[in-house]
Amino acid sequence: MSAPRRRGASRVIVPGSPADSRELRAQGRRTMGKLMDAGMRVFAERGYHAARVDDIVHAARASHGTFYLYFASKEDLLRALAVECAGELEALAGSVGPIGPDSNGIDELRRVLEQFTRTYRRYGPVVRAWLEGQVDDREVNRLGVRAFTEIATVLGERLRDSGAPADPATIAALMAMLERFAYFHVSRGLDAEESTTLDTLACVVHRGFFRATAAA
Amino acid sequence: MSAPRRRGASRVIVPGSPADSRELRAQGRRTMGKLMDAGMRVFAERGYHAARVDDIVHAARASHGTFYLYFASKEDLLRALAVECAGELEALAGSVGPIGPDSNGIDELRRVLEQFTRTYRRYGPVVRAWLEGQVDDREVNRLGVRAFTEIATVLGERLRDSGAPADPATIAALMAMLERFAYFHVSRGLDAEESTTLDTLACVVHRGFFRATAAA
Amino acid sequence: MSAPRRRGASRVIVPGSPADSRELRAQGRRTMGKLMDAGMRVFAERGYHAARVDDIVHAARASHGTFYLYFASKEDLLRALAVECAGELEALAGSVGPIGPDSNGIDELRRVLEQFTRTYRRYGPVVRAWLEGQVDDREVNRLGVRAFTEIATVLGERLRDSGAPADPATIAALMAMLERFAYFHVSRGLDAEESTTLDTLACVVHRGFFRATAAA
Amino acid sequence: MSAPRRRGASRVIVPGSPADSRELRAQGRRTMGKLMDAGMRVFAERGYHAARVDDIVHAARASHGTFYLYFASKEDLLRALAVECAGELEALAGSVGPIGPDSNGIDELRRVLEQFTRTYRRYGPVVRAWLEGQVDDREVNRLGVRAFTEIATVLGERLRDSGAPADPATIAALMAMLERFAYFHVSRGLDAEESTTLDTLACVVHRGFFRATAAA
DNA sequence: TATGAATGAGTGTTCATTCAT
DNA sequence: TATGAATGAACACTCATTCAT
Repeated sequence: MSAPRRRGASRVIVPGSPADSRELRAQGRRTMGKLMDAGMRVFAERGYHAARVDDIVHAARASHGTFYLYFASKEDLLRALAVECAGELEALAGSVGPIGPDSNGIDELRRVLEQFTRTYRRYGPVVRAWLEGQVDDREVNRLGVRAFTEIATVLGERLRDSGAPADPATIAALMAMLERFAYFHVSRGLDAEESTTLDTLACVVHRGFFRATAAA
Repeated sequence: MSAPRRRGASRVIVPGSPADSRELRAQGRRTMGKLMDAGMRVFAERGYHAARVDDIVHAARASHGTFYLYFASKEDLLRALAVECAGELEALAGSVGPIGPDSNGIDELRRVLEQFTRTYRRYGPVVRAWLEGQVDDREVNRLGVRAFTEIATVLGERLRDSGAPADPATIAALMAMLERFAYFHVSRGLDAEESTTLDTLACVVHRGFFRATAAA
Repeated sequence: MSAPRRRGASRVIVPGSPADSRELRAQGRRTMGKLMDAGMRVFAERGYHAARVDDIVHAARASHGTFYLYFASKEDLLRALAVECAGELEALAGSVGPIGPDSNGIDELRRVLEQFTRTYRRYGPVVRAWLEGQVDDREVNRLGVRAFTEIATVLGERLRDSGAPADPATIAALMAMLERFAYFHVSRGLDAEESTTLDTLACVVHRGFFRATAAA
Repeated sequence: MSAPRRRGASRVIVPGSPADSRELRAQGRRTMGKLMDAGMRVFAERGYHAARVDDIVHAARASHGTFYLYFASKEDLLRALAVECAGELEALAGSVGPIGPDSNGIDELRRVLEQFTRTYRRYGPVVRAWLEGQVDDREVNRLGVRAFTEIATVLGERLRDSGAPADPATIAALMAMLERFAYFHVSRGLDAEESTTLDTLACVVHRGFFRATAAA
């Protein structure tokens, strides 16, 4: 009587649904938050596939049962995190300003890089799950594709607005670099040197698009 | 994951040793090749963690027993593949020629990108296992770090030889882009457009380092 | 890694399919038989729902893993047993001869009762699962409905052939009695007195339909 | 199934004692009634074993905590229902009048069948739990055996009083038919046709015992 | 009296690995 | 050299029961 799927249809309250179906009180919301934090941490440490629910509840100082009170499965937790992450990325996409050939353009590029890295610090595993395409859940993947497409599109527009030759393939390469840069920084814990590295990188990228002369 | 490695038993033939310790006859070599090919394919489809030995032996039209005749574990198969992959990458590192500010530099960059992508097409999952750092095996990781360091070092040298400002962080970003570019191309199956994309990318990168004007 | 549903479609051999998909050798068939026997025993003792897979493999002196090599789930084992049971019942239905108002009719009724009880001794839990309608599996239920309908139909025909007033409701009552009679006998282990009880019951039923005078 | 029954603690109010040990106010009685009704419904739908406390409290629009305020366990709820059911059945046993070979005998048989079916409509799952012997609780089982024995005994007496050959085995078969008849009717929702079916059945049974000719 | 949150033992299922043939 | 069968530790998920409010 354990793992079988839910049977009849007479059930109305389905435990384990974060975004919908249940009003949570203050305590409930707090617990759910604890679990999401812990999930993020464990996914980051072990990777999504290798992470065990047991690790997560242990990190959250909660019990197995509690986990399933808020999430239907490990995948469902990933989905909840993906929703949050997509939200942040779309906010970032919406905030991208003009990227011109002058030093203001470098600054804006740097700001985007920095903000992306910040999001990555928290949601890295979600982003990687998206890019590696190794999670089954349809909705998770759809969220990722949309968020990434949005940022890529807006960056391309801003660059082309300023006359840079930003065809799709180049933009894809830019996005790739963005992600891997963030990944390395976060995973190696290079927070201290982040600032100068961001400077350099923004500069190189800017030069790649605008062939301008800039200080290294 | 459970039973202890049977090493150094009194039998003469120790099963599960890929590259070393056993002379294989023609048939044996063929079977081992089948398994490695199948492993690569399954790792690519499912990812290393999600891949089951059963999937691999099925893809290779072999049996469970046979698998363990050639590899001590799933990890051992990864190790064998990592050895091959590291070999190719080090060969690539050894072959990198001068990368100057002129169009010859672009060509050489393009050649490296192309060759890296070719290797990635076969060994992608190995490379990702390295970069994600989610495999426990020490030797596997050491191989990866060495291969990548070697390429990064040589690229840095060639660029600096030509006066480009190639500090470590920038080179890391370049490597990152290299890997993600290859990943996207291989995973999306964009082989048709690969050629022009390589042109563009080589060009942008070159410009990033040399601020030169170049044809798209 | 553990309970998740099968993912990709690249899998061909699905372990755990009794009736189809795999050729079993002698040893495999023996093991599968052991598991089905044990399943039957445990279902009988504990009831289908309360029966744990662990009980079954323990009774069969097999391991957990072995069970899932032959059956996809506990429900799948029930399905396999249901197929066997339906086969026996349909054979019984096919063998029902004329049931006339004379003592030959009593004999034939008695034979049917006896044979049904014999089948019930082995497959009781399956039959009860059918009648209680508390198993989800569609196919299991379909098999049961068909087998029961067949016997009921043929009994009704034979009785009406001899002029007995066998309307559907009465036949349903007869089937009900048949099942419960078998259930009590088997569950109470009243094998010793079975013979005389069968005599009496066949007699009473016969009289119910033919109002004939018969010895008690 | 896990935590020990908290009995005889120093508190005055011992939660989880249905029929005894606590005076309930109007509201309390109402809540307890809601839970018993809901329990009956859910047991009927899913069967005792598959029924979850969660289903019951949801059907009763109450909370988990409330349930355990009135019942010590799921089994305790079944016990409470069994007490009610046994009461009704014993009342039925007490009301059985003479069953003679004439049409009055048929009428009385019909009345018993009808009343039994009525009780079954509400308490079916309890009755089945008794007959299947798959509930551990001693008291529950004792109640069932007593109620059934009582009815069987009184029916046997009434029949023998009128000269019918009602030996124990035949009476057992009669009881079996009684139960299954009620089960089918209730579970298939055949309320509309119940009346005529009762007529027919009473008639056939009567004939089985008295070999008389009667109108259908 | 009532509630929703928390708990954790129990159970089904998977899959890397070993073994007998 | 190859195979299919067997194993069991590991893990996801459930649900009766308790607790704090």
